[in-house]
Amino acid sequence: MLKDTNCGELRSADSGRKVRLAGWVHRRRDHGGLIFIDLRDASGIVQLVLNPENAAAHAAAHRARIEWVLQVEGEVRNRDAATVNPNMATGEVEVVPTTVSILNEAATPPFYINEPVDVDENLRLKFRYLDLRRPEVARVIYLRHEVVRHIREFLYARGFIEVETPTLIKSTPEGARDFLVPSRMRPGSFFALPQSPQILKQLLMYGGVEKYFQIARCYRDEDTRANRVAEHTQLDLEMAFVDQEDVMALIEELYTGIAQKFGSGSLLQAPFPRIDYQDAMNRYGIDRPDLRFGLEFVDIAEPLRGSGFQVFAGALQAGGQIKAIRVLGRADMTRRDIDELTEIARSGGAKGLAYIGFTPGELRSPIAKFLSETEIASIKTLTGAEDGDMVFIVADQPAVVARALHEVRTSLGQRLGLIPEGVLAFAWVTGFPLLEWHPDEQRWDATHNPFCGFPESSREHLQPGGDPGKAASFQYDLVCNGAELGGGSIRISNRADQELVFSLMGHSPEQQADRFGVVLDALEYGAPPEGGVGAGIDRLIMTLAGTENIRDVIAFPKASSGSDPLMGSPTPVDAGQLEELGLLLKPSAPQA
RNA sequence: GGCCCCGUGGUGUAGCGGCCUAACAUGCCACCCUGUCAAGGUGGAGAUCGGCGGUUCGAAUCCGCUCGGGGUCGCCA
Repeated sequence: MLKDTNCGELRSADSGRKVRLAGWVHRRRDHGGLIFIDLRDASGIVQLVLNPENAAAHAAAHRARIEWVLQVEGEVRNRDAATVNPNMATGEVEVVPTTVSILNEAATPPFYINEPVDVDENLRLKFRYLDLRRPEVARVIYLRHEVVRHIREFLYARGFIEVETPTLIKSTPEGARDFLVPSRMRPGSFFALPQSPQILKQLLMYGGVEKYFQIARCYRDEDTRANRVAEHTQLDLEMAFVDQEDVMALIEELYTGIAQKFGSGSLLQAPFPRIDYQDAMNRYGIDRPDLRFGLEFVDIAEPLRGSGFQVFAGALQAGGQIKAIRVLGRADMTRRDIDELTEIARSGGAKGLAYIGFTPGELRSPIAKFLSETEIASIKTLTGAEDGDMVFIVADQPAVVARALHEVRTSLGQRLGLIPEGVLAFAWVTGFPLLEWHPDEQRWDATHNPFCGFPESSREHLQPGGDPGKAASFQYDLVCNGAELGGGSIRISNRADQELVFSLMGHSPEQQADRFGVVLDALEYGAPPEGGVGAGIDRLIMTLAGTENIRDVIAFPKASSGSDPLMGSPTPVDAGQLEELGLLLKPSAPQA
């Protein structure tokens, strides 16, 4: 090895040790006589001190520039009390080199490596190998490694085996758009990259593997978002002979351990609270509520049923709802805040955002004049508002109220500073309906995935004449701080039930055989009761690292535009490759 | 596909019709400097303002198109 010691690990106790270090020049302070070099390697940074008395080493240090690669042999010594740097992990010591070898010179980097300045992201991605040298970037990549390692060790210890599944699989038109890979052996046919190993892991269960997991790459050819990229990684896990509680208990133990070991803050609640889906929708308007703050919805429809205020009465007559959020002590909120919140409510689909500020004396509310004193008093009582509080109200169809008021709640949480730093608010959401009606396509669709099981008590709803929307499911979602971190279910384990669900979803027997024939056939040969989860690794790391951008937790991410500034992909390919694949490009497509 | 925002020396920003033959910080280069840790000091090099076209006596600054990037809705679990 060119080094026998890591820079970042040197401490006072190492004083007197002869060490060999190698790393990059993080910073250089050349006093002409004395030269200080901060030498950085993967472990951290340590200060070198070069004295003119050692002419060769001093000359090399004088010549060295930022990001040059050095090898140093020297002695560790304690710094004088006056020169100790308490801001550095290695600040009590420094290394006095006897030799300094320049292993490589370096061009001036296109952006700062030694300062956490916001640099144009495209430039960072283009020079990702330099970006990764930045300690704050590297930190997250190391965190990710440690978390995945923890997951593996946790599951190995509980008898899980890690099985790889193919990344060239069969395309199905369900769900997200597939990435396609043309087949050379069978021109005109395509593989798809998996959106998840769902079917394969079920087949593993049918194959007698009782405890499987995989850190699996998943692909979806859809537009990106801050927390969504074309390829992401999930902890894919499946177990045989379990019920819902078994899977949830296992995952909860795993995530509790991760939060305690790697979370920068505290777990809000453990064991994780459980929220019924309908309850979550009622109280937060979303199935992945952020439980770090309150501002729950209150249903205030009842006393307004016969109201003279048409906006309220009309909404109720049309089968809608009226819900409110009470904001403690903010009746004096600025006009600007209110306007912005109104705009947010509108973007969520609401026609407007009503409010009543319970200011002492006269109410602060453009709608108060349309409401009776009794109605206002009822709103006050139901919301628990007191003088000085503000109440926001949305009246509309349930889906609109949920969405608009959720956006308002989230914005209020942010703008009022109600979201505590470093808190991890995990929760389970259960009790999802099995199916939901898709008006556009005029058919039922699975809320989670079509293999999700259902309790016997729901069977009647799935029979002819029943209301499939009432069927319960064995689905569970893990949420944290308003993000869905994972979800899973106990699967259907017999052919008849699976066919029943597919049929309700509008798949003909032919379509079922074509798309899911393997699963249906396999279910006939003694499938065990089984279930599992798919849990997003990227989002988990985002939550732990406290970053808003999924690219921060991926070593070599694609840009938001879906391209890769580092490698320059995607690119056209040459005519010979296309020929082999039996592909012909449309004239409008750029040619290689 | 729609909407919003951004694009000025290596980097981050300022300038938003003539005072800009473009400013500031930092980085870079040279010299001085033995205790700094965002070292300090002196001097120097470095951008025609993403691209194209237009308006104007005059454009980094206004308009149109276009390219690149970011966010968001649609889409997506």
